Amino acid sequence: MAPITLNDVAARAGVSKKTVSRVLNNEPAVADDTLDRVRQAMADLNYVPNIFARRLSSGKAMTIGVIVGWPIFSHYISKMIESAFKESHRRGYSFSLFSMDDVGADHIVEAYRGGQVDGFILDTPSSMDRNLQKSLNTLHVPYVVINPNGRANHLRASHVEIDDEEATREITHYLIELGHRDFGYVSANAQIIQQINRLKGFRKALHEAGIPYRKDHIMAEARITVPVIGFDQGKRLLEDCPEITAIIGGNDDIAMGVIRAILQKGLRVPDDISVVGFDDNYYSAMTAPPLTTMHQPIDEMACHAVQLLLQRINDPTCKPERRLLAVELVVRESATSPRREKNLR
Amino acid sequence: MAPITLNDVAARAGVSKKTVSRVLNNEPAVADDTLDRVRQAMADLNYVPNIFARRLSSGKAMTIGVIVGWPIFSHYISKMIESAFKESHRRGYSFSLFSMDDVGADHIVEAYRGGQVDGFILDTPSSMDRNLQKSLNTLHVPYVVINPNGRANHLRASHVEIDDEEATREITHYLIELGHRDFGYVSANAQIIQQINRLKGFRKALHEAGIPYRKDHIMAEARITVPVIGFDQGKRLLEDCPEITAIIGGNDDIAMGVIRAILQKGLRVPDDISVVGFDDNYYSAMTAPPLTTMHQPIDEMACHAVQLLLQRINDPTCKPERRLLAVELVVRESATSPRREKNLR
DNA sequence: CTGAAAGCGCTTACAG
DNA sequence: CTGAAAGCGCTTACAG
Repeated sequence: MAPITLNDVAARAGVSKKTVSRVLNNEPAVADDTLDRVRQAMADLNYVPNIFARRLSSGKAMTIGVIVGWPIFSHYISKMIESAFKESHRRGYSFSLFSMDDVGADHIVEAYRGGQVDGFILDTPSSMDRNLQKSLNTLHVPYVVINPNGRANHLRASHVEIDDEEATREITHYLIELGHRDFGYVSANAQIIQQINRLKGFRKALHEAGIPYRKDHIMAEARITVPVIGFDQGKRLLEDCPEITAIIGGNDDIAMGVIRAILQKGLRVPDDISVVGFDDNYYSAMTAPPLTTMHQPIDEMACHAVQLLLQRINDPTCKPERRLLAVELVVRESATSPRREKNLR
Repeated sequence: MAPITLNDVAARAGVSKKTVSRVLNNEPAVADDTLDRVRQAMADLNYVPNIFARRLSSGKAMTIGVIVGWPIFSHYISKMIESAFKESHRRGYSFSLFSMDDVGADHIVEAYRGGQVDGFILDTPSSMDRNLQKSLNTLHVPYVVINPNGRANHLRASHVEIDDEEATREITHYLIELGHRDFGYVSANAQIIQQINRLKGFRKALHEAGIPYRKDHIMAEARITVPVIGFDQGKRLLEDCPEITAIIGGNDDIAMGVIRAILQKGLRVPDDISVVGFDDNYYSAMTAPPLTTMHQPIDEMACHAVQLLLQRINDPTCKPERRLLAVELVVRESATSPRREKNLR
């Protein structure tokens, strides 16, 4: 069954290929009755244009690449994917996934040079890759960065971000207001820029309140983020630092593991120890107890990223833009005031 | 900067286009020194083949389509995506995501007819769509089904599945052995075939143990699955049926919500009420308490699906195959024996 | 408002 | 082992 081509449509409608192409692309200069005839022919023949032919001849991939870290099934990443996927489709673009764990900077740049994609959206950790950064800039590849690691590295790119430092300063401040003075902190992957900035915000809040920063209360390793890291590090914190009344997790997954560690030790959350997270993910309202956390609008961020990228693809001269989105403290049940008699436990 | 083409490589290596094409495609009949020269020329020029040109001229999309339900950030789906993504790349294929919520059966069939994909992997709910099913079969589109809703609907397709009914029979049996007699059941989306089969397995186990099936203890609505459904339905169950000592969730997300409902009512898990889930997801070891559940190997299932699909794409005459994968009961801490004095609570 | 020609960068089918 | 020709199904650039 040979596929129906634009030629077949042209023949049936009694017009040239170019005219069919015009109606396909919604170009204005077509007479109404011609338009009708072509549309009728398309419908009769059940015509579907060949996407590869279009892309080859037009030189446009009509595809954006999204470079993600693993595991994609972490809530943060899969939510970003969903949002970017939907937004790009809404705007007539396809969507292609890349993982630097799988393929490396070279392969990604090749995807662009081979015409597979028109541009990229980077998030950490890909935005931190020096090689990728360099190649992208050298080749003038359009791209936008979500949560950039230092604007200087991505001068030509647009940015979408939240203020991680300020956000964590705020949630720490919230705990301080509640009366906490002895904090533990469990970072997610400590190489990631967001995590570094969040830790900074924590220190800042401490500093502002005149509370000494204790390095031995900070757990910050460079490991892939999964809830069990929060569990392991939380356990260590509880053993090493019994005076702690509140623990801040670098994200919700970590916080969930920390809660597990506390509960397993026979202590209660928040009665004995308060815990807060960051992100406000799919499960955060359903943890036991429900998590007090900082909402990061990752879905909106991905939407903005797609829009900014398309802007740059369609007008390479347009100026890079920076969009800073607001976060929001979501108070649930995992944090409360510390008990008076700390040492009861 | 015009892209380097196969023509440029041929010119520099002093051979014909066809020969360059041969080395590109690893065809055997090339002399060693020719091979070297061509490779050298490719390297010198930093040549990247144009993927659309290849696909247009070869007539192969080298792409598989994966049709998923929303939300993709549910653990089950995002894990399937990750696994299918990796496996298809490993085999030299691209990977394209489709969502029937977004686009409908027509669009999906068009993607095939337009040459964008060589075949599809369906999971529920897409495998339940009659229109899609019919079109796929009429056009002889290669596809494979994960967890099919009745084999008869997909006679030409290969299948990858687990035995949901038997698995839930087993986990119910486990609870019965523990001493439970009064069960509650909260289904996830009750239209999904897996959920229907799980409920069947539950009834079967009850029947085998001579325990009456009580319809009023079953919560099974047709709604999208999110943890908060488990919470809402769990609450109703607790109010309406105080004699219940164990609740089975249609999946882990639901179970998580059920636990939340129990805890919020001031009861304990598992001391007052046992809860079990299904899937064994990313967070199940970190819930409070950690969830006893049935492990579904969705990552392996996706791998098998890719393999079976590629088999069919490359040899349309090959027979449909059925692969049944094993599940495994994962005993953690959310289920235990019921207390003697039920009404103490 | 419409069309004829050339071309996008590859592969196919055939020949030698 | 290698190549010349034709073609995949569109769009571009130009002309009228």
